[in-house]
Amino acid sequence: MARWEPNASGRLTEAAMELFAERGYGKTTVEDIAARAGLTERTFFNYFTDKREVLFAGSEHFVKQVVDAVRAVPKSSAPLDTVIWAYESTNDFFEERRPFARKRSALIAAHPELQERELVKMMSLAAAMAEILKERGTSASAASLAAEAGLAVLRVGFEQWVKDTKDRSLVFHLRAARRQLEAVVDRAKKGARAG
Amino acid sequence: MARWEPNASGRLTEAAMELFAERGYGKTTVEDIAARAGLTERTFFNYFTDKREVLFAGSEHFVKQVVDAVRAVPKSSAPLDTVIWAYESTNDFFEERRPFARKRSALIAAHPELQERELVKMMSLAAAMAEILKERGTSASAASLAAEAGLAVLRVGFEQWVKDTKDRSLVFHLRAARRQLEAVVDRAKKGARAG
DNA sequence: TACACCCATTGCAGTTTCTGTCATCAGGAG
DNA sequence: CTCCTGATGACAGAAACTGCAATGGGTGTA
Repeated sequence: MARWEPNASGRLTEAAMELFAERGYGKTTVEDIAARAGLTERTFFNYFTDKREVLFAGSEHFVKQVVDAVRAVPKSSAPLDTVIWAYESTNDFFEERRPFARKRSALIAAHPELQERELVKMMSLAAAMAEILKERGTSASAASLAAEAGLAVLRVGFEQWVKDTKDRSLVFHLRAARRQLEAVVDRAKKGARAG
Repeated sequence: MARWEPNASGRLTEAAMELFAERGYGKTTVEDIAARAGLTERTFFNYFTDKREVLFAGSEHFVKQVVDAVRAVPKSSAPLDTVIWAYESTNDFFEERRPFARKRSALIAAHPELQERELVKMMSLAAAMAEILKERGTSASAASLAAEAGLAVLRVGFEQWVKDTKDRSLVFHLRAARRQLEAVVDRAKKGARAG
C-alpha cells in the first residue's frame, strides 16, 4: 500500500479550482487549498513556485507539444501558416477537455492575477514559436510578427471556442479567426493606399 | 513652504528604478525603495497598490491619450489603421523620453514579475481599443483581431525602437512592423491557396 | 530478518508583501 | 484662532514565500 495518496499535484490543482470558484482567488489561502487536498502549505510550495502556478501545471508540456508540431511542418510553409497549423494540432487535446478548459478559462477571466500569469505563458509560447521560425530561416522581425499575429488568432479563436454554445471545434474557430485577421489586414492595406 | 518634499510618487519610481538596476527587483524590498525616496513603506503602498506598479505609474494617462487619439480618427478608416494611427500619435511622447524608456524597458525585460504586469497593461490597452472599434461599428471579432494585431505591431515596433542604434523615430519602426505584418499575412494567404 | 538508504511530506522559523486602522500635524478656509 | 483636509507615518496582523532540517514508510541489499 502506498504511503501517500497518489497525484498530489493534481489534487492540489483540483482543490484550488474548486475553492477559487467558491470563494474567489483572493479569499482562498494556500493553506485552504492544501488542506482540501489533504496536504500542507509547505507541500503546496514544493509543487508550485507560486500560488498562481497551480492553474498552469501542464504548460511546459503543452508548449513542447506545439513546438514539436511546428517541427513537423514543411519549411516551405509560410511562417503564419506554420504557427497556426501548430495551434490547430492541439485540437484533439482541447476537445477532450472542453468542460475543464471552460472552468479554467472562467476562473482566469475572473481574476487579474491569473490573467497576468496566463499572458506570460502565452507570450513565452509566442517567443518559442518565433525562435523556431528563425531557426527555419525566417527573418527575426517577420518571425516575431508571425508569432504574435498567430497568438492573436489563437486568443480570439480560443475565446470563441470557449463561448461557443454549438460546441464547434477549436480548428473551426481558429480558421474563422484567421480569415478575420486576413480581412482586417487586407482592408487596412487597401485603405492606406486609397487614403 | 511645503510641508513635504514634492512629487512623492515620482521620487518612489525613481528610487525603485535605481535600486532595481543596482540589485535587481527581487533583492530590493519596498522598505529600501521608500527609504531612498525619504519615505516609509506604508507611504509607498498609499501610492501604489503593488510593488510592481511603481514602474507603471502613468499608464492610465497613457491609455487615455491613445483612446482620445482614436476618437479623432475618421470612422471611415479601417480598424487596423485606426489602431496603428493611435499608436503613432504617441510618437512625440516617447521621443522626448527615449533614455527613460530604454532604462525602463531594460528593467522590465530583466524581470519576469514586471513583464507580467506590462503584458496586462498592454492587453487592457488592446481591450480598450477593441471596445472603441465596436462602438464605431466594427464587428466584435474584427475589433478584437484588429486590436490584437495592432498590439503585435506596437510590441515589435517598440522593441525595434528601443534597440535602434540609429535612433530612428517610433513612427518609423511602427510602419516597418506594419509592413511586415502585411507581408506575413499576405504570404500566408497565398500559401494557403496554393498548398 | 536486519540494516541502510531514499524521498515525499512536514514542521518551524524567518522575511517580505500587503491591509486596516488610527494618530499626527502643516497649511488653507472661514 | 479654529476647523478641516490631506499627506504621512506608526503599529499590528494576515498571507505569501524560502531555507533548513526532521520524519518515517518503502524499497533494496546483505
